[in-house]
Amino acid sequence: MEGKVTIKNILEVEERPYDNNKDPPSRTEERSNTVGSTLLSLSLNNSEQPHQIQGQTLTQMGLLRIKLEEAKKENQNLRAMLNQINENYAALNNRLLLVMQQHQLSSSFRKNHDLQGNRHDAEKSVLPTRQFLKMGERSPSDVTITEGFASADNIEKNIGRNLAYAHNVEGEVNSQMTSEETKRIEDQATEVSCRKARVSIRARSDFSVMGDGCQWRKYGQKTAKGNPCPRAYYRCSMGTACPVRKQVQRCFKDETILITTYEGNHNHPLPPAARPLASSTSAALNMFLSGSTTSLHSSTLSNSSLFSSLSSSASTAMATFTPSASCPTVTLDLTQPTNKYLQFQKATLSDHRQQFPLPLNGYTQTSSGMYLSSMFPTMITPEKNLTLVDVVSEAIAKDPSLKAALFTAISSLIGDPQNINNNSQPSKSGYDPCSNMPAIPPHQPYTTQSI
DNA sequence: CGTTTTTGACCAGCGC
DNA sequence: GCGCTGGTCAAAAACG
Repeated sequence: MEGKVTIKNILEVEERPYDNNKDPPSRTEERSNTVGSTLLSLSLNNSEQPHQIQGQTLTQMGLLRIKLEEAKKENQNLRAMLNQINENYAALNNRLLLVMQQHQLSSSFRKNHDLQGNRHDAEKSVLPTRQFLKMGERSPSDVTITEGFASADNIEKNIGRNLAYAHNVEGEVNSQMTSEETKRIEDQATEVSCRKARVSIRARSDFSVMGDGCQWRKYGQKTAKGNPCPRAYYRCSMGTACPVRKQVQRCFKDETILITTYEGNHNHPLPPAARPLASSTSAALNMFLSGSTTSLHSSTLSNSSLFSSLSSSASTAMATFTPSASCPTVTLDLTQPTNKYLQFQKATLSDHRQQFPLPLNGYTQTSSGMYLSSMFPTMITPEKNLTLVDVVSEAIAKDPSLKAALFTAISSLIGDPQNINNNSQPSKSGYDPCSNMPAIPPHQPYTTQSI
């Protein structure tokens, strides 16, 4: 006879007043009531001493419950630590961006100052703050005062110049400007500068989009000249009137390469998974806008900390700066085969719901069960001997930013167990709730329907 | 029914 | 001024 003990049975046993024939429930066993009536069947082969075996099982179950409780407490502590680390990281990142921005604007001012000499000194000294209004808000008199103001470049120069002036270059806020005015100028400088420059990421992917933790709404699609693959236009839908936009397009020469171009800065809080990428794009934009843009022309950046948080491959990927009169672009190329470049996982996921299972936080579960931020695409490496663990370990060791991002990823996962469940469920309306992209099968050709 | 995608039309910038 | 191109808009369609 094969006896079966379930948790339900255990609870019934424990709830009964024990008699002399049975061992009294230990303290650990008394805790077992919290488990509930989940049916956890345990097969017992020994039927001769069911009570004794039942008692041993109860003890084991109690010990397991204690361990479970301890693990829960440890998880809570770790979660709190990770949240703290994440907050510190975000705060430091924001501060870095602010400092870089101020440095850029100061450089811009000095450059203008050197070039234009004292001619603008008098002008700068009397520039009204209304000059910093957006193009649509400015008055004809402003155009006269600022000698043109016809192009966005001029707007940027003027904003930069006046922001530097507001900070009096050395950082002292001009006493004649109120803090509100200064803040407004800074906001406008950020808006204008970040609206112009772009960060482009080239990565190999069989999928039509690169999950990045943000929510995107598609607002257009065009077939660009010279590339039969259509270009899709998305805008961030996480915040109201968020200026961030992105373009997604296949490379004409190699359709396995997905080119994602980001433009702008988010004006709303970002989910943890989106922060590293957003910070990196902002940093790239700020780097471009810094006074060193000339020296970056056609140069290659490697191991740049600015890009380190883009992905673990950033330490080896090529980041190039492509200046352009209308829209300078910083390109991060993750497709080069010369290093341990990380590529989007191919073929291993047959169900598209596994490819876009990221409803809230943008984390991807790899085939090995490991969760990674979707901005750290599931990795495969050209070197056969190099395992995923090796790559990740090396990347973590090299890159503190990646470390922080992984902390964020793990923190989010622990913090919201529902995410795990959500991963296995199809999203509403067949769209990827993380990226708001259609949840298409992995190998669907890149057509106008697929993006 | 609400949300998102699709897609043709429209607009602005640029080169000739 | 004209045409081309990239980017955006907005009404209709699709989706669950």
